[in-house]
Amino acid sequence: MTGNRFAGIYAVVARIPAGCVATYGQVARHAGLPGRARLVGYALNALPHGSPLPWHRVVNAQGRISLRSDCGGGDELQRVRLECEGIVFDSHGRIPLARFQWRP
DNA sequence: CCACTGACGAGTG
DNA sequence: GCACTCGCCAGTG
Repeated sequence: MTGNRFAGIYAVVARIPAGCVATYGQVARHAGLPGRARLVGYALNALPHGSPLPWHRVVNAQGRISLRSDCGGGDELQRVRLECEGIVFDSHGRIPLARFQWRP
């Protein structure tokens, strides 16, 4: 299945447990796409609103929420959803990956 | 077909 | 910690 690259990405994202976060590179690696972190971002960006995937659990390697091209306040929504699952942000607005990063 | 852009990562200074 | 560069792939004009 060379054409369906996003399927692996979606599968991994759906696999992230609540209360944990994963980085784009991490998701890409587990999806069989090492180094293709951009593809993960693109795949999530292509997700429709109301998708069953916990896209809010995916953050960048710095533990920060990446802004999307489309929604203003989209980062706020992500932060609220994460805090709802028990994720906490530090004074710098970042997530302590050492504590909340998903480790399979 | 070519150029630019985009939810990124890692390395360098 | 910040700014810049390169690599990587897909979508759009």
